[in-house]
Amino acid sequence: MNLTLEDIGRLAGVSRSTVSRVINDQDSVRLAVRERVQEVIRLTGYTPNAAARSLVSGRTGVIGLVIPSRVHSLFEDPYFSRLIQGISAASNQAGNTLSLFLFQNEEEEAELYPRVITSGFLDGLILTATRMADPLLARTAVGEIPIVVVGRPDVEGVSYVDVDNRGGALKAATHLSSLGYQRIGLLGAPVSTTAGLDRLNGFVEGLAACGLPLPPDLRVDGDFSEASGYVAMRKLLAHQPDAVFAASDTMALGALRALKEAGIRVPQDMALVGFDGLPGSENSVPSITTIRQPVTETGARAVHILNDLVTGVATAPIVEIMPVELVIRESSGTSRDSAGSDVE
Amino acid sequence: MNLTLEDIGRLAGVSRSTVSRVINDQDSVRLAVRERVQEVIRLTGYTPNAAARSLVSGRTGVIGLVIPSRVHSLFEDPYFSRLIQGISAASNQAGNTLSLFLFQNEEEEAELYPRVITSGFLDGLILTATRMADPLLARTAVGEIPIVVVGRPDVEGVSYVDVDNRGGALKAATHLSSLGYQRIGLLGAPVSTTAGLDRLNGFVEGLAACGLPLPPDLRVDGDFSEASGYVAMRKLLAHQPDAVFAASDTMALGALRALKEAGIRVPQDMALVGFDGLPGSENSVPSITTIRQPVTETGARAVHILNDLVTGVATAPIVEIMPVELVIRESSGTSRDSAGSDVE
DNA sequence: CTGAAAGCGCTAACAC
DNA sequence: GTGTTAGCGCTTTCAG
Repeated sequence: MNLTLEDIGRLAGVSRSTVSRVINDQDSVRLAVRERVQEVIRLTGYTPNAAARSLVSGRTGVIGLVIPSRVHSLFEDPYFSRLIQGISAASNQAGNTLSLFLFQNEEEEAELYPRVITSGFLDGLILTATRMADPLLARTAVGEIPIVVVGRPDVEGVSYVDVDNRGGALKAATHLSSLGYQRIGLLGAPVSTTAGLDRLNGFVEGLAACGLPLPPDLRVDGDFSEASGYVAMRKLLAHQPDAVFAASDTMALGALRALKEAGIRVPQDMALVGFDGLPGSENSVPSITTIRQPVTETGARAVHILNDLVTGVATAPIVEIMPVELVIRESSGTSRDSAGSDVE
Repeated sequence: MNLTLEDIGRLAGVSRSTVSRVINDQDSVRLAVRERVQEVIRLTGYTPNAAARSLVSGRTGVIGLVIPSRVHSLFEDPYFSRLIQGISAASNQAGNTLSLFLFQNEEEEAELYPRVITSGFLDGLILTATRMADPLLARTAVGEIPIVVVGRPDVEGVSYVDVDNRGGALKAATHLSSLGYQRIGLLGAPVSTTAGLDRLNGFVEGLAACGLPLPPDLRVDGDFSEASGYVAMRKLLAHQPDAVFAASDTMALGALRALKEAGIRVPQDMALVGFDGLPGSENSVPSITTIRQPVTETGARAVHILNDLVTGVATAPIVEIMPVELVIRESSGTSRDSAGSDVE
């Protein structure tokens, strides 16, 4: 339709201002007039021109979702999949349009990012999977448009939403300790990520609170992948832990595979706790105890915070830590003392 | 930056028209002037305002990617993951911005879609995973903006890019037949999808060309999922096929699991061919022979066709069928005659 | 080759 | 309550 406000106004016998008022839900329009205008709009299928609208309002209703180059392999990761869905759903509901920026490589990142951030095309930006010393975050300091990071960034003064990685890992440690396990190992996530770092620290803290150490040989780090969990678990086995906390469910799945191969029964011979609570961890045999994080809600919070920033309701930086939850399943379903007997 | 063309012009000592010409790469600007302007633009970091630009040009450079509600579970499907990456990469390269429309449910679809299509915010639309009698496609008939469908739609007059499902399934059939197999079963995809239908028809056609039938009891349909492949394979086993073509690699993986459980060796006791060629099929044990489809390229073609439609270079409907390729791996790595001996 | 001027469709004072 | 008017920042004739 190439209809304009003027056209609708003519059809309804009013001026374009009145039509504009009706469209923007302003109260100062007589009911009869309002209804007449709405009827014309309905009949014609008129939709306001987005460009003209944002030219004058300075807002587009579009928010950008940036996924940096290095995460492409992670794109089919259920975590990202759900995060994107959460962001998309919240964005739809808030009346925003979502633009996706999947940078293929650093050059593309460097070339596109500045334009994206200054063209006025976006009201704000959600940044995911930032790394330590992320160049995107650095460039952002210029402060063009509001930005919300998902996950804790390693710089100050940035709004972000994160899950309680520290608290979750702490829960995992005390849970295993409370079951009577003594040699509790860690299958860590990369400490080059803040999530990995926070989970490590929380875990150590939790152990310490129970009077337990984390000997260096009881910690092997992976990279979130199933394969890395498998490899790390095999290394860990040499040092005979009686329980293991894997910093992601995917790694826990890899660990489980290694344990099966080694003929070690879970949970009878070794307890296992993962992190994330994504689908998959509950369907394994045995099902895996995990720290469930609210991925979809995290995405939604990011959208809402961003909108608050955009509308000026809030002023940066805003930080929100989403709670996590210990979900006890078969892989730690029994206390150390009763280990050896089957789980019902 | 709140700089405008006027500002840049003043700084460079020219009018805003000249600056506009420089930005839009029009030749009619003296070299010296052009360079002076470019220098100012570089120094100030000026970026043209997208809204103003598209208000006058009628174009936004934004293309939409629509993924209907029912596919959410499929979002972490490697197929979609790669398709989106292909579309995103091509879109970045073509200077487009990609907007993602993930509809959560039919209502959202019905509410948002008309607005999306008429707000002038999008230059064009790529539609994925359309179903038979898709309401989106129906609404599209109004013909607001150019649309390209990925996958064969079930209506006429729509531009689309598809892979050669028919030809691929045909190759699978003749491949298995050439190896000497006689009772070749089908683990089909839903015939409520054009891909499932085309793969079925191609397969039957291929068998027929080799003088083989497809008895009804040698065909069980799944829904693309691993679990459905597992279930369907178990049903199929009762009728003792000596080879099976699964209409997707994921289903082939499920079938493989069922075969392992049943103690049936692949390829010694039964040959298996999948479809898609996505990562995962090559890492299974045994690795699975498959029909590889060029997912990334398919996405890229969709973007290019859409841009041709948008710029008027082409006029709808444009149809393009991407070639597929038989990739022979372990699961069919031997001829029927030598079956029973190990594959080297 | 370059500048002046006229809008693109909309919102938001400002009148009436 | 409603209409009039003046731009938002840009592209594009049209002059010169």
